[in-house]
Amino acid sequence: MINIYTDGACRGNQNTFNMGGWGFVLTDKATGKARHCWGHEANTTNNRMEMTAAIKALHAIRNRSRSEVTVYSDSNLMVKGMTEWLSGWKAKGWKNSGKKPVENKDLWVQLEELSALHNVTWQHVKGHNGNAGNELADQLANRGADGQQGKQDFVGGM
Amino acid sequence: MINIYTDGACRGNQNTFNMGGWGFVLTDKATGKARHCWGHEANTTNNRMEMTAAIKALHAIRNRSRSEVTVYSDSNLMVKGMTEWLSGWKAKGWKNSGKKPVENKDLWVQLEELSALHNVTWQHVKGHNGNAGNELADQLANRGADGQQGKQDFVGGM
RNA sequence: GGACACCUCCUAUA
DNA sequence: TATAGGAGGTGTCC
Repeated sequence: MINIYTDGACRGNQNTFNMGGWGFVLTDKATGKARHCWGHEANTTNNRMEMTAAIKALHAIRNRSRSEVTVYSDSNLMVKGMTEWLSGWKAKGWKNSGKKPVENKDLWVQLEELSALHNVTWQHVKGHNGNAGNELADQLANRGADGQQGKQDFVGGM
Repeated sequence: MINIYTDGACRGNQNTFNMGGWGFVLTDKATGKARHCWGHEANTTNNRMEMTAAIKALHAIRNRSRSEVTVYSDSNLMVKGMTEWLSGWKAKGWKNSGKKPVENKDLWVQLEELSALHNVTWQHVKGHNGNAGNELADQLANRGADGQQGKQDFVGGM
């Protein structure tokens, strides 16, 4: 049983330079160990940061044997995307309900590939609801958005 | 040289009560003056409001001597209608390509009559693309749709 | 099938 | 207030 809390943040807006941050908290019930990572990226969007957080977390366990994984995120977009919309997008050539191209296809594809390696449950949580894991992931993401040097290049297994 | 930006809005849908708004911005290069007007109408459609916005604007200059006028709209329907389809509709007894009656004939007729008084150029602009004139017309139309009292009864020349 | 609009709703971010 | 993203839908034309 692996629990992952993810969060993304993004400072600034539109055409002006902005800075995004992502963070995740990963706890392994079996080993009792936890680890947290964060990073940042320039000129991005809040939604890309939310997705990137999950990609980084899943990437961290890509070499593990197939496990029960639960990803908690306050991004309704990501949770609904992975659980309800993804199959439809692929069937319709990555077009959304308005017949326009789905945004951030590159990240959706990565999420699908990485989540296929385990039995992943996607769970939506309300942001800032006192949930300890979500609060910590939020802090990590903001640490990234603030430009603090994180473990962006984290690639190892646990 | 008169430039006109128009936009329409319509809140709600189908069988329930809805409220539409129209707005235009009219700038006269010669005098350097600008004016903006808006209004609202109940139980209408988005397309009727787009057309109404242009009708109100052209009506405002109906008594002016023949002028060069450019109407900017994000309604592909109205721009194509006035520049490409109108002559065909009249030749075919106001039937569209599907042999069904053209909708909103009353407004198309008004647009044709009013635009015949000047040398009107119809120009399509993408909505919400940072175009200042279009943005302002959008705000005026929404002001109308929100039910704010506008200059619905505007009839005067400039 | 294509195009341009117009909404209703949901979540996050600043 | 605004942007970034998604689901539904209608209004209209070709």
